[in-house]
Formats: sequence, structure tokens, C-alpha cells
Amino acid sequence: MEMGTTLCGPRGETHTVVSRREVAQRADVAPSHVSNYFNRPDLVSEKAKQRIAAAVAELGYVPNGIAAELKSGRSAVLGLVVLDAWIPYFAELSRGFERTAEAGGYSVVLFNSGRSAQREEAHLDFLAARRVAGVAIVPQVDVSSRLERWREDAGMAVTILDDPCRVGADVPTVSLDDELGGRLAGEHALARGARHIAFLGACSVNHQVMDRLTGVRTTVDARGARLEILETPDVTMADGVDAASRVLALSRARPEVLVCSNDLVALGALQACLKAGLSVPEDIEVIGYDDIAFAAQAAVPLSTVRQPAAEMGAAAAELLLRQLRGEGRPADQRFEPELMVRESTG
Amino acid sequence: MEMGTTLCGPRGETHTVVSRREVAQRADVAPSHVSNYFNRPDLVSEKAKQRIAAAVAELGYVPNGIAAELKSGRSAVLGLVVLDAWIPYFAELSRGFERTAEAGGYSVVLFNSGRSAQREEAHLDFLAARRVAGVAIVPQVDVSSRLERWREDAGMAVTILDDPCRVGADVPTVSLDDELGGRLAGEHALARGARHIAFLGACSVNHQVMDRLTGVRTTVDARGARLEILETPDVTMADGVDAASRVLALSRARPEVLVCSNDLVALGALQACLKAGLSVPEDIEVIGYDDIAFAAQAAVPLSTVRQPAAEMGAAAAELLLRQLRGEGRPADQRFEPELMVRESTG
DNA sequence: CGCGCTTCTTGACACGAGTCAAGTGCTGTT
DNA sequence: AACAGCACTTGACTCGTGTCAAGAAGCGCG
Repeated sequence: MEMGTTLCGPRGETHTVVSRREVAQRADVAPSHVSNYFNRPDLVSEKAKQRIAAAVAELGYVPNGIAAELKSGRSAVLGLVVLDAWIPYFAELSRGFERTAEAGGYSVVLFNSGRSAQREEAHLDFLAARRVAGVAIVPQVDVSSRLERWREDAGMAVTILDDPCRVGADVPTVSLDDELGGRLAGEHALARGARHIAFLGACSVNHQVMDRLTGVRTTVDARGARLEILETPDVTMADGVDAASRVLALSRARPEVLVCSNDLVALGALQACLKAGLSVPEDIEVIGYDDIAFAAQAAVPLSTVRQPAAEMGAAAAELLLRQLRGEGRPADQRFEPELMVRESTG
Repeated sequence: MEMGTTLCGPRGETHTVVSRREVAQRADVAPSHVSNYFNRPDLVSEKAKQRIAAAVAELGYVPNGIAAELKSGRSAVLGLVVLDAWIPYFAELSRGFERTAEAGGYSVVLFNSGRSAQREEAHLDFLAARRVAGVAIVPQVDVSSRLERWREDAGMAVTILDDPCRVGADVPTVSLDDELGGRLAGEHALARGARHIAFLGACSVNHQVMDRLTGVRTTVDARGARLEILETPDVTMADGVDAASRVLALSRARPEVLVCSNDLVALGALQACLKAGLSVPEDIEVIGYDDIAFAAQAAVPLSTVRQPAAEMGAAAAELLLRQLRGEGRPADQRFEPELMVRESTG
């Protein structure tokens, strides 16, 4: 008897994958009864249960989830697309998302766009093709109209983790007031008497960073202080080291405070300052953004603007779950940043 | 005409998902020709191509990847199960894995077991049901026999990121010599004249940590020095703070070096020491493990035993790809740790 | 014995694609 | 005019499941 699908390996070796037909045959029941055994066990007699259980064990049968999904038309999976999961902020966010999604009975597949619009699109294509139940994304470019169509036409749950005013179409968002975050950082710096501030970050690459800069600029302009901007290609520690070195190389008129677009840049800048023999905060102050776990733990504990990453991830998942429970289009979720004052600003 | 699958939302709203049938009808071709359009465009005339393309665009048709997978029996996805993706070491590892997998044409789904055997099993169930092409796992318990069966019976690619001697069955592994790592740390400490060493970590929870401890113990015993062990529940910074505090509370006979089971614990321990008014490395020395990016960046740059996380992740993916290319059971990959001496040990 | 009722059990039919042998035109050659 | 050859196009079948109406078996009751 040649049963089971035979897969031929690349070297000609063959493997047989067990399907419910073989199980049914061995247990001497109809194939559909094996289905009942898994999905509606109350319909199956004790005797049949035992025989099927034995056959399943002997053959090592695992129901094919793909076929089940095909039949039901949608899979119990939520997709999460972030910029870079290895940046602690996104790692935290993913963690919160995953916890909530799992509690709601969904699995999570995680993707990094790596800030590439191309990869972002490829990942969305993948998720769309898999008929995933819902998608949350920290977008690099505006994908809202596409997601809106998914929501409207296909009934998918979608959420964008970005400022609603950046989002063209009508898609639920989870966001944090980055401009306020920038103002908090700026005001804190000015309150400590600064007249010359440098902003370090990838301003032109990223909305959020731009908003933070706008917030800083608002406060600086209001007080007639001086703002210098140091553009970085990315927001890693190396970028921070680099940008800070550039600042310090300017012999005349060194800024009193370095406001950084995130904690990684700030940690890099901090390192560069210390290495240059400056002491923080006496000679120069540093402010970060995000409040990752390592901020409090740096050579000089870092003052920073806290984003509640895990909560935001959880909120995104919650928004998807609400849509999937059929509660309509949920309201946008807006979070507020919080200033954390530590030693790097005295 | 009522075409397309109609999904009924929980509130009674309906959505129609476009299938190739509607596209075919609108383009006035046979459904199977739409298949040709996507998979063998050379068979399709220019005229038909245009009509199909138009229909696809107008209806927003996205081929159902689930159905395609069902037909082919396997999906172009690799699963990666790690303990905690938000621990920097695993984040790095995932990054390496993802890069290599993607270069090989596979998508990656990432799971955290959170050190729970239950969740680990649930994730493996999920991957098995999805007929994923390959699975790599950093195991919490011994899952090797199960994976071996997958490889033998179903022709799946599998890899375990663990010491081969911990792995019962015949499954390709990627590992690092943790005992050597422990010896490196121990020898370094002793070479600096230490006679009393404390080891901080979750020894009983984790093979790797236990091996590191064994390595340390070997060197310590060989020199007749004293070794004290501080068990922690997990390997977070908080655990490090806690364990170090316990060490410092012992008024008599403070150890000269704290050897930690990973960098997070070491960073926590470092913080606790500094807060207690001790200076590092003058009053007490600290050694970590992993060499995460933040180790070099700590209050006192951290001496540590480097694990090439990204390379190990990439190696795991490569092992899977080799199996999928039909190159048989690849040889185990063994990495060597490397001592990184920084200021926390003078 | 016949009827209804409950408790299983079954076969037929989707789901949405890929595949392939068979079919339809059309062109060019003899 | 017949036919081979080529370029497309099509319908039927398959993948492994969930669902559901219909069938079977057993049982109690009148």
C-alpha cells in the first residue's frame, strides 16, 4: 500500500508525510472522523478515541495546520513589522506585543524592515499572502492606504505604530507625542542654564526623530538659545561616538548639552566625551531618548525621555484583538513621554 | 453574481476575499491561466497578460500563499526558537540567523520560549503543524529526539544551538565551548592574583551556565583558590544587582573577583558595587560573559568572555540551508570563546 | 414489531492554488 | 487541401483539512 504524500528530497531520498487518511485507515474509521477526534472530541466514542489515539501515536501524525488555515480562510497569527528588533526599544516593544497577542490566543511572527522600504513591502506582501489575521507595523514609509484597504476589503485587523498625522488613511494608530518628548528634553536642558545645544541623530531618515528635533527647536527658539544639528546615518552607538567626536572637534563654542535622538546614540556620545577627558555632567551634559534598560546603567547614568515601549507594543496588540473581536475601529492610542533625570544632567 | 469567499465578521459585516476565480472571470480567461500568469509567465500571451494584470490590479488580488504551500507540502519558512529575544545576546543571534536565512530565500519566524518547557513545546507544535522547512532552537529541555524524528521521517531541516554532549539524539548542533569560556574567565582572574572568587548566575537553570561554572571551578581548584557560588533565579541585571549585594553584605572575606554568568548579571553587579562605594577594579573586579554591545560601554568597561552571537546564528541558518539543499547531515559547528580584557579587571 | 430518539459514523463537498495532459487556434509548408 | 508545428489556453485532478447533511446502529417505549 502506498499511502501518504511522498516528498522527494534533493538527493533523491524520499520522506512520507502522514496525513489523516493513513491514520483513519489504521484506526479503521473514516478520515473525517479523525477530524472530529481533534476538533469535536465530544462526538467521538470512547472506543474510536482509543483506536485513533493509538494510530496517531504510532504514525506520529501531526494535523496539517496549513490545510486547516486554507479551509478557514484565515490564520490565528498576528504579524509585527518593526524597524530593527535588535534595538532594545523595539525588543521591548515586541515583548509587550507578543505577551498580549499570545494571551489573546494568537501567535506572532516578527519581521525587521531594517529601515528599507523594499523589505518593508516584501514583509507586508508575505503577511498578506499568508492571510494573517492582523498586522501591526512601525512604518518606514506611508503604508496606510494599503493597510486601510486590507481592513476594508479583507476584514483584516491593522495598526500603525506612528503619529496619526503621519498616517494618510484611516488606520488605527498607537503613538507617542515625540514633539512633546523633544520639548521635555529641550526645556530640561535650558532649565539647567544651557545657551547652546547640540542635537545628535538621524533627523532626515525618520519622522519620529524629526518630531523630537522640532520639539527641541521650539523650546530653544523660545529662549533665544543656539541649536546645532549633527546628522547621523543611523541611530547606533557608533553613530553617537562619531557625532560626539565631531562636536568635540569644534574647538570654539562647544555646546553645553548633547540632546540625542535615542539612548544608543546618547551612550555612544557619552563614551566619546569620557574618552576625550571631559567629565559628565560637569563639562558637558547628555540626554537620551527611550529609557532602555541600559540607560540607567551607563558609565554615567543617563538622563532620558522615557517611552513606554512594552506598553505601546501591548496596546498595538490590544487594538488588533479588539478589531478581531469585532468591536469596530478602535480609537487611536496616544502615549506621553516622561522625562527621567539622572546623573548625566547633574 | 456572488463570487469570492464571503467572510462574515463578528458583528455581521461581510468581507469578500478575491480568489483567482474572480480575476479569471474579469480577465475572461480560465482560472488556471491566472496561475500561469504568476508562475510561468512565458506561457502567457501578451494580450492575456495585460488583461490579467488589469484584473489583478482592479480587484487587488493577492495569491493565497497558504494554498500554494498546501499544494507544495512545505513552506519557505525557517523557525527560530530562542530563550528570550530581548536579551541582547539572543537578539544578536537572531539577527545573524535572519540575515543568512533571508539570503537563502527563506522567511524567518521567531519565537521566545521564555525558558518555559511548555511554551517551547507549544512553539514546536506550531512549527510542525505549519510544515515549516526547518527549525533551529536554543533548547530549554532536551528536544533532540523529537527533532531527529522530524529530520528522519518528514525530511525537515533541524539544528540545535547547544553543546552536542547535551543532545541525546543525532541532530546537527551549533555550540560554543562554555567550559573553556569558564576557564578563560577563571584563569584571567587567578592570573591577576585572586585567591577568592565569586560566581554569580543561574547555575541550576541552564546547561551553559553550569558549564561555565565548571570551567571556572577547574581552574580555581587547580590553584587551590576559593570559589563561592551565588545562585540567581534568572540572568537579568536585577539578578546581578541582587547577587552582588548579597556578596557585599558578607563583611568578612570579600571575594576579589566577581565572575558572572552573563553580561547583564555583570552589569547589575557592577552597578551594585559602585553604588556601595567600591571602585572597580581597585576594590573588586568584575568579569562578564557574552560581550554584548553594552559591555564595552558600561560605567567601567566590562571584561568579558566573547561569544560570537551573530556568527552562531548565521551558522545555524547555514546548517539548515545545507540540509535543505540536500547536502546530508552537516557536521556540528563548534565556536570558541575569546577573552576580552577591559577596565573592570584593570 | 415499529417508531422515535440518541449516539455515533460517514461520504461528499468545499477551500485556493499548482500541474499537466489534452485541446484550440493559427501559421506555414507541402 | 491536408497536415505538422507552434503558441497559447483550458479542464480535471490533487494537496489535507473542516463542515454538514445524511446514514447507521443501538436502545427504550408503546
